[in-house]
Amino acid sequence: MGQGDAEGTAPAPAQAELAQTFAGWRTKAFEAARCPVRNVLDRTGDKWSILILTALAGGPHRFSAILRLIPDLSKRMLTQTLRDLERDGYIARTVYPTKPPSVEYRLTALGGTLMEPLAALVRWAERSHPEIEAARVRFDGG
Amino acid sequence: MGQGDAEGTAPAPAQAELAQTFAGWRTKAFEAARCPVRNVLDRTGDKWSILILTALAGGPHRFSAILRLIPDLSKRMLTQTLRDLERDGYIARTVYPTKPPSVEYRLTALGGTLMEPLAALVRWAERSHPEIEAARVRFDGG
DNA sequence: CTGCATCCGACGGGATACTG
DNA sequence: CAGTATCCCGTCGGATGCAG
Repeated sequence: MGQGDAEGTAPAPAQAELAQTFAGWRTKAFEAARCPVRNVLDRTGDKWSILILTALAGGPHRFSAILRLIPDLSKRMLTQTLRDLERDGYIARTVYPTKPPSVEYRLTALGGTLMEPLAALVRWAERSHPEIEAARVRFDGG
Repeated sequence: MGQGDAEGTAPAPAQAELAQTFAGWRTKAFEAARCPVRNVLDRTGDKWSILILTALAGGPHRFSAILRLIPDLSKRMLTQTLRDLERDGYIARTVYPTKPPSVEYRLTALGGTLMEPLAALVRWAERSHPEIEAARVRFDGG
């Protein structure tokens, strides 16, 4: 049957949509660099962005407050990740020139809208966790 | 105003939800290794998983078919990524013992349900692309 | 055709120490 | 308090070659 496809797994609506989007990518060249999806996934995929965004979802926080909130997060990575997030417009930085300078970070409107699809993904991850674990045991052990 | 938060950006429902989830993480220790979200993001965040899943969203495909569909994807990375995806139960592998062996990969039910939140994220990425680009120009240039 | 092994460069990210 | 600079190592991933 050659490359005949479109069956096997019931093609849910989301699948069809993604398949469609993907078809578009191949045709008009996804130069990688300016691929919107890649840009977003490069952030959400790294080690700390999600955690930091999630922390800020509860309200604005100061540098050291975030540091205290997230275990194992170093100053170095916090600084760097905050810079990246700010550059992409997900968060905003406000400096208060007090005696010991204090800096506050908060979600922007853009960052806020990202929370929605992100929450959906998080929900999926938690819901599917048992099934994924089971699949791993099956794959590794048997 | 100290740590007083819960304002600045209108706390959308998704934000509140994520903030809630995050609070839970900190309390019951997110050992990283068995964190469901981390498990999922480790996949979606890597270089090829999404592309491959998206390709399979259009229907089952053979090894070399996927290779041809995705530019710049090497055999090495395709093999490795397929293994990881199979291990987590996102895709299924079927071997047809023909003269030159042919192997078909297809989305599982679990993989299919992942497409939904993933499509939402992709949609968000494409919709927000201009705004992100603008933020970058603002940050870099001015 | 499908997959594994090896080599190797690039990059993420941790530890530590120093500055305004 | 909020960064910056340096070192260093583990992993990701590309190139190539070999094997069922």
